[in-house]
Amino acid sequence: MDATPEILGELSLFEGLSPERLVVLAERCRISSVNKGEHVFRAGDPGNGLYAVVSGLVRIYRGSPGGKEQVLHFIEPGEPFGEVAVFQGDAFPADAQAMVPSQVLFMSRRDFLDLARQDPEITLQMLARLSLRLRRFVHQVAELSLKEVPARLAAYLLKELEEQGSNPLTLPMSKGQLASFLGTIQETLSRSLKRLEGQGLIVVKGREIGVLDLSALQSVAEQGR
Amino acid sequence: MDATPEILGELSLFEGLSPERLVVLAERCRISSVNKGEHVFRAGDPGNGLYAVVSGLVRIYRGSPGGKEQVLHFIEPGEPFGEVAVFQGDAFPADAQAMVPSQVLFMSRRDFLDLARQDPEITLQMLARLSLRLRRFVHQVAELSLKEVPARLAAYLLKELEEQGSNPLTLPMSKGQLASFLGTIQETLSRSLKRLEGQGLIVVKGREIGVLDLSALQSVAEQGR
DNA sequence: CGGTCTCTTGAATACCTTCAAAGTAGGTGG
DNA sequence: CCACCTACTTTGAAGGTATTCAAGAGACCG
Repeated sequence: MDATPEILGELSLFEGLSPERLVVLAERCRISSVNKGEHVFRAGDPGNGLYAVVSGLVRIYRGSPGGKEQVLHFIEPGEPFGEVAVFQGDAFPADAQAMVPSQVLFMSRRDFLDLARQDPEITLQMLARLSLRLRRFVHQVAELSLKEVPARLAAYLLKELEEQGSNPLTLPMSKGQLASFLGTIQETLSRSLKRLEGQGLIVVKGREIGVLDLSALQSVAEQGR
Repeated sequence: MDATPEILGELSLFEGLSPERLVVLAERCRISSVNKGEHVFRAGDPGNGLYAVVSGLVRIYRGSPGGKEQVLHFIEPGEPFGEVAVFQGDAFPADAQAMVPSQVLFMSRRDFLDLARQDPEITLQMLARLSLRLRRFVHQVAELSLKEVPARLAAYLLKELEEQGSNPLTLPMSKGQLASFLGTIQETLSRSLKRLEGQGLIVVKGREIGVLDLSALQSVAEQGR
């Protein structure tokens, strides 16, 4: 399916572009539908362009031979993914899989580089975007290496609490997926949740989690045991 | 100390710039000396510009309240660091410390952005650079989460073997630092080395490591136990 | 109401860290 | 050249945390 200027305008990637430019770009982008569980690309695939999520949700992850998976990030509508292969190297470093039925936009490397040369602001925006991602990775590496699972979980809950703004917060994914994002497995996450609950810091009810003791949770997040 | 055009020309950051441009830039950059162990910046410091290593060696790391440290990367002469704070956010996300007496160059955010606007190629280079760093982080997160210490160590040794090209390879840092880079501690690294040695895969002699069984080492690196 | 996917729980195990102590190496001053 | 200091490294024993394996409970959907 072809992309339309309206759709492109919704993507943060193309923020600030003139309507005329969007019309031109629309001809060069393709939108495709992917089913739940289907892969947009796999680690090692040649990266001939970049993608963006139009609707749905995509997760980027790496798998191990033993079957364990580590989620690197979740891509929400409007956000691009697979940019790294455009600027550096040729193969995608990870797998991209739709978590729900999704629509993704594709733009070839050539078309994107042309765009970048015509619109330097796009390049600066991309720098800001990659920098943010780097910052998140720094955080993720530090968390994995320096904190134990309950601390990582507590930090995650605090982040979600802040972002959602409502107190019984709702996990945006299955607990299995969350475990994989936090660098652990389902069983361990389950036990950690139960432990925090037993300490009276939270209440768990399905995907709803109520925070009872904010400061204690913060102390756990900073490895306060 | 002021920077000179000759010094700037050596930095990969400024690769491809005209000599005239380098002269102008030299006036805006400052070079300072840092002693071994001294910090160039600390996590949380406001990031008003970017740095590059002129000579010496700088490590970027995060510490935990418990005292453990995770090295994120080592910066060698010619390479920039602290760029993330220039494009996104304001505070440095990690600590930067000289491992040996070093000289580092500083360029203010404003001066760098001016340069980027005048020389779009610099921006594209920076994108390639950040993309490479992202790729490395993807790798680091996956290794930390999916592999055990012996596998991470084996993968590291294979990488060094390839880069150095000589068979008794030489560790470029202390084993304590290596441990911190691999996401573990000195004692565990020591035991892992001994284990690989006991299996006849390598020979360890101080910082020299000879690889005896390449394919077996590769199999360990891929979690072949 | 059966089937499937998600989640929980228990027991055993593996891996890594902690703590403590001793050994090694390199550099400096006597 | 030797003695000594310091930083780095190794080693052992004990403990803690996370994973594995296996089974059962719960939730959702057709």
